[in-house]
Formats: sequence, structure tokens, C-alpha cells
Amino acid sequence: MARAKFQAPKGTHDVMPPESARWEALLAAYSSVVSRAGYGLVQSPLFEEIGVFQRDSEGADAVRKEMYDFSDKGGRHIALRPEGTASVVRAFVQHQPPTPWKVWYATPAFRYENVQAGRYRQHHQVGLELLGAADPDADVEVIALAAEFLTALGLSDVKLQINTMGTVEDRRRYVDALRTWLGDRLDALAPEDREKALVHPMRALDSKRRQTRSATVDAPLIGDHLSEASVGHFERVLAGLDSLGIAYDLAPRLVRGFDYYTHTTFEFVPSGVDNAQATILGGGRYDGLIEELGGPPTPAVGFGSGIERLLIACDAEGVFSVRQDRLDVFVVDVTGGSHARDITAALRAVGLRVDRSFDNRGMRAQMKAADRSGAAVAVIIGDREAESASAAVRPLRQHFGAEQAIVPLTSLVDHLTRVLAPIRTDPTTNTELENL
RNA sequence: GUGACCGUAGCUCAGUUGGUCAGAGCGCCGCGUUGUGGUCGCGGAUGUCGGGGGUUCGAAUCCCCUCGGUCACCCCA
Repeated sequence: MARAKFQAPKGTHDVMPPESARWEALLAAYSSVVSRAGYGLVQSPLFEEIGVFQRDSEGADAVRKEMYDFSDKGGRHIALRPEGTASVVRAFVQHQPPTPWKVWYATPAFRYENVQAGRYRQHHQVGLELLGAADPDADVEVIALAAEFLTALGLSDVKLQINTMGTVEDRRRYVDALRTWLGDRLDALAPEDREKALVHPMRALDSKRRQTRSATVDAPLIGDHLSEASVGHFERVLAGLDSLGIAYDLAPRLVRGFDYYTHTTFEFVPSGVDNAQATILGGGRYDGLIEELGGPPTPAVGFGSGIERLLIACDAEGVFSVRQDRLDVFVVDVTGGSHARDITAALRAVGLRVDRSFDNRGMRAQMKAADRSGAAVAVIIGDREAESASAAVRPLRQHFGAEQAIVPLTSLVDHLTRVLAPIRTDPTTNTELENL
């Protein structure tokens, strides 16, 4: 066996069968949930002018450091998308579709950072955005869809944490007050958090260090610096969640990674996953971002969710395994392969899931392949069948009985369609979910 | 970017203080009389022991560099 000359770059990974079946199923579940709520798919470029992702704000340095950016051959400063929202907003500003604009996406996202579990240089996200609605009910819809999606995966041990950032002005006032408050107490903070307290005061409140935690128990919270309208918005969101029966924890110290959030911010965190990269889905309202990208003042809310982390959480709960029997029929042909070729095509044409062996392998090898394929029945063509224009139909799984039947080729399709009817799935969907 | 640990067949891993240490299980391929899978039996293939350099009579085993993985910091999906 030749030694591999190349391997996937640091922080990237290949998703292959059988694992990729879960990805198919996850995407199918996601698109099903959101399309029923009126969201349509957006496919936008994987790279943009860097300004789309890099704006003047507090966190710009960190964002820039982790950006996969480069100059293309035309001298343009390009960056690979680090998250989904900015691209969608750019497309919105460029095309100015009617609002409310409700769209979803599934995309790779790139961040140049060090790797650990649930954290990659190329990871994959699904998400959605609702642009053009300031209504707190829009926040509620977005959160409800997130919850519905997680439920569809079978996840149940997940907590919703919710917070509000208020308006841009509320937030600015609060951050100033907090910075001053922390500045007076720097010595009490954990040494590692002191610089952060001045640069990113809200992040300091989010610190996991015990010393910082206890030093900031009385720190001012965003909730005390909200305008009346902001309070009203948040209360309406919480009322909506209550009404829909969606449980949540108020998390006054919750800080999201991007600075563009206003009002509602939220995260879904699995309680069973014990590491720093636990958040599987997060989002919130970003009423200022559209203007920042040159569009008209437009309120908006959305979420993004990392597929790799979702699957880690599913594994931790033992849910969302995908059934492996993805074939109805396996055609075994020991006469050279011409029959396999034609029968396979004919059966696929009527919607059956069919595979065969290549390279004219022996009977035993082909039967083993048939068994491994998970097919319900094997259709066998040997010399005898070929002479009599028939096929042997052999059940491979117990609930189809043990009897092997000889069926004329002319009625093979009818025979198989009838026999397989009980287990056939809709031919337009080739994945099924099965919770353990 | 900083630090810790790790890197042996496709997969999961054994390899004692450097001297038949290149292995096991699973998987894969073939065979078990001439055409039938799953169980069982027999046989077989696959690795320059992540890569490069060094120490040594001799290194998978020690040292250095490098690439990759895991974890923590950082940051975040």
C-alpha cells in the first residue's frame, strides 16, 4: 500500500460514508424545519471582499487575526467566510429583496486558529436570517425554529441561555460603566483577565476563572442599563418563549462572539458536553449590521449552528444515528456482468435502490458484497437463469422469509416492487432518521 | 500564537531497561469440490513503526527539527 503523499490540512477533515449519511440526514432535517417556516435557501460566494467580514468595532483585531485572508491575482483583498451572517447581509444589501427576507444557509466557515475538539479551521454551519422585522416575535420565531431543529435531531439535554444587549447606545453606555467599574477593581481580578477587563469588559464578566467570578459578583449588568424600549422588547421575547413552552435560562453575562448583536442574544448549550467549545447553536438580533454594510436601516435576527458540534452533542446523548440499509436490491451476476448492468438500470428506473458488483467477481464475493450492502434481497443471475431468461430472488434479511424464488425477467420488476413495498421509502429521500 | 501529552497495518491497539519488535484483534482478499451472504475453519495481502536528521555495533524504543492529532490558555460554531 502506497504511503499517502498528502493529508488534509491542519484543522480540516474529510466527511465520508458511512459518517456522511448523518450529514445528509442533518441537512435534510434542517431544511425541512426551516422551509416549513417560509425560509428559502441562499447560496452565496465562499469568499468576499474582506470588508464584508471585517468592520471597525471592538473585536476587529481578534476577528482579523483569525481570518483566512489573502490577495488574489487581481490584487483584491479577499477573505474566506468566517461565519454565515455577513455574507447574507451583503447579498441583502446588494439585491434589496422585499422584506421580511427569510433565508437559510448551509456552508463551510473558516477560521485560522488552533485546533481542538469541536473547533476546526474549516467547520460547517447551518443557519438562518430574518431581515426586515423589528418585531420581538421575530426573535421568538428564530429561537423556536432553532429549538425545533435541535429536537428534530433528537437532542433533549440542551439548555437555552438568553440575554439582551439592548440597543447600540444601551450597550455603549453599559460597556463604559462596566469598564470603569472593573478598572477600579483590577487587582481583584485574576491576573490573566485584567487586560481583557479593559479591552473587552463584557468578556471579563464571562470569564471562567474563579477569582474573576467572585470579584465580579456585584458587577453592573446590562439589564440595569437598558432603555425602556429595550426592556419592553426583551420582555416581549421572553413572554413569547413562555407562551410557546420553550424553557430558557436568563444569562445576564452571556456574550456572543460578534460585536454586531443588539437586543436578544442566545445560545443553546448541551449539558452533557464538558468542554469549552460546548455551544452548538447561537444567534441573536443585529439591527445595526445592515447599515454598517451600506444598506438601509434594517432590523434583523438569526442564528448559526456548527454541524461538527451538533454531531458531538448527538453522540454524547446517543441520538441521531442513521440507518445503514440504504439499498433495496443487490444484483449478483456471475455470467460476465451484462445482466447486472441492464437489470440494475431497469430496477433503478422504477425507483428502487439498487447496486451491483463490478469486475466479474465470484459468486461468493458478490454474495458477501450483497450482504454488506444491506440490501433486502439479492437478484442472482447465473448460467441457468441466463439460459431461461429468469433471475433468482434471494431474501437476505429474515423478515422477507427464507425462500428463494425463480422469477422470469419479464416480471422481475413487478415482483420486486411488490415484495419490497413494505420497506420502500419515498424515492426522493434516501435518508431516514432513527433515534436509538 | 503559548504550553502539556500523543503519532506502530484501512480501524482499535500490544511492543518489556535500545539487540528476531515488525505483532494481535477487527476489517479486507481467497479457499472449505465444480453457482449462494451472515456463523465457523484454513490460508493470504497490506506498514521503509508520521517525516527528516542525529547518537549507537544496533532505534518503533534515546536526542533534535518538522508535520499532524488531543487537551488547556486564547478565541469561538
